Amino acid sequence: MNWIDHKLSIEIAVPREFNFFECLAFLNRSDKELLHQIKDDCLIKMLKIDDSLVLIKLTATRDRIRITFPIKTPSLRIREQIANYIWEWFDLESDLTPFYQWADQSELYRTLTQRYYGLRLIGIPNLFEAITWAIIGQQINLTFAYTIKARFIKQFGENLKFGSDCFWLFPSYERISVLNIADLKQLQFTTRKAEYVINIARMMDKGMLSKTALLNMDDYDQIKAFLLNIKGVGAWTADYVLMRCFHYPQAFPIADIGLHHALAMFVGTNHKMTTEEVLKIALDWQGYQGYITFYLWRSLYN
DNA sequence: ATCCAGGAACTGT
DNA sequence: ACAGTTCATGGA
Repeated sequence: MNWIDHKLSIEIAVPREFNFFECLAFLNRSDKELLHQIKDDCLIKMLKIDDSLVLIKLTATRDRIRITFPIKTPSLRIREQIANYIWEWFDLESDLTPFYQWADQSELYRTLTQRYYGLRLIGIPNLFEAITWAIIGQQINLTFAYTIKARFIKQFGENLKFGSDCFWLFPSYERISVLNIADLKQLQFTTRKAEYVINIARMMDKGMLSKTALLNMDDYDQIKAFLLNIKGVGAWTADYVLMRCFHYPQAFPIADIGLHHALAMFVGTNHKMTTEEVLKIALDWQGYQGYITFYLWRSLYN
């Protein structure tokens, strides 16, 4: 991580293959999003670090991301954690050069990487948020998923009001672990999804599931096997989490219906894709599955 | 109205 | 292992 501390602000040096505004375009895909705010080419988000709430404001300079603090400048220790958070959130550790070189060999893939040049695989660093968001999104359309997510956050998340704006945190697993199924059903979770999410919150509360422990496994297949043992987590969800929370380049939610639609448009077929067809097309995506999936998702929001 | 949506568990074979 | 069924509800 390459960051510069200016005390009242911090800056992060970004790779050449980075475009802040492409990332903003993805983050701006739903107007129901409560976890960040975008206006005038800047991104505002609240974080909770070391038990304190911090509001951060991100803007782009020529080759850096500048982070300022609209409410209160945090300590150096927290500023460093914020820099780490941004580094992870925007997947700045990944080197996109080989991916782009690979794409350049094909006219088809080149159009995709040129159209969204500099888009990074935006992460969901919070493990509970990543799993819960995946479960909410199972088998319902994204618009409805965002509606449920917004209700969930407003009901159980912390907020901070600043001027006319209100900033929200995703609910903590501690808070969700003490809920009843009925508490989530009233937000229109299905009974099963309510069970899954509360169960996962309880697992995390008891220390049976943690990002740290999974990071220590340090292996895609091991983490996936562990996630698959959790009720409510199937192959799609496991790969979704491995992609958005753990940044494994080979993570590939193969059954994703959005991916199928995007891919059908991309290759120009007019029938619904089967998983077998997707697998066949994806044979030469080795190591870039996550990024190609993400870029194809991006192509759905225009 | 009807089909479908960023699936997963369960059941029967 | 694999295919078919059930869950469940808003969006378009």
